[in-house]
Amino acid sequence: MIPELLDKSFFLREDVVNQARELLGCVLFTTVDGEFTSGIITETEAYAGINDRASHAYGGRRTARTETMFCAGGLAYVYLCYGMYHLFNVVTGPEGMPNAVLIRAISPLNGTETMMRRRKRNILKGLTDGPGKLTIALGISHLYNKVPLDGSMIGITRHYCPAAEAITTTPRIGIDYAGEDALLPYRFLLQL
DNA sequence: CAGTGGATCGTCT
DNA sequence: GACGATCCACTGG
Repeated sequence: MIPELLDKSFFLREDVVNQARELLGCVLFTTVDGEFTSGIITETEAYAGINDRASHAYGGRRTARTETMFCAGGLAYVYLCYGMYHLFNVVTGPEGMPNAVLIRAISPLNGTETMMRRRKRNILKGLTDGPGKLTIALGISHLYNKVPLDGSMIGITRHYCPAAEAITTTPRIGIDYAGEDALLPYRFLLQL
């Protein structure tokens, strides 16, 4: 059966934590300069809008950068982290509700040669197991910010539904500044 | 292995 | 002017 592209009905939902969990096992793909690359999503984090101290949109902060998060779900939110890495998020929720899911890791599927070239690595191990690594491998840059996840440049397809036992839940990474919200169980890992 | 520090720049104060 | 939703090389055990 042909993989089914996730559509508006998924992205517009308001339960971002469940959406983060459900993205595990889906396939994220890009086509850049005719080169198709993809991987199975194995790690995600939910960022829950204006009430989440870890979110860029905490307190309803609406700036040129966070504007993307306030858009209706179904597009990419890409921003520069630590001055050198582009991080990729899936915007979810209806317009005005700035929820997003950070994709933190994928397992290489298609276009591994291309991904290794972009990463300047010649082994699969460690190729896409970090939020900054996978964007390099998939060719995702700032140009992907606000781009629809409709499969033309970038898209997400259902691949398989993981067993509950294959999923681990933990607090999020690198958000110590978020106070009590740093303890929320909003990070999901999939054991393939 | 664990721990450490450098790279690097857009964004917001 | 300070600070990241990070990665990697390098150190020492």
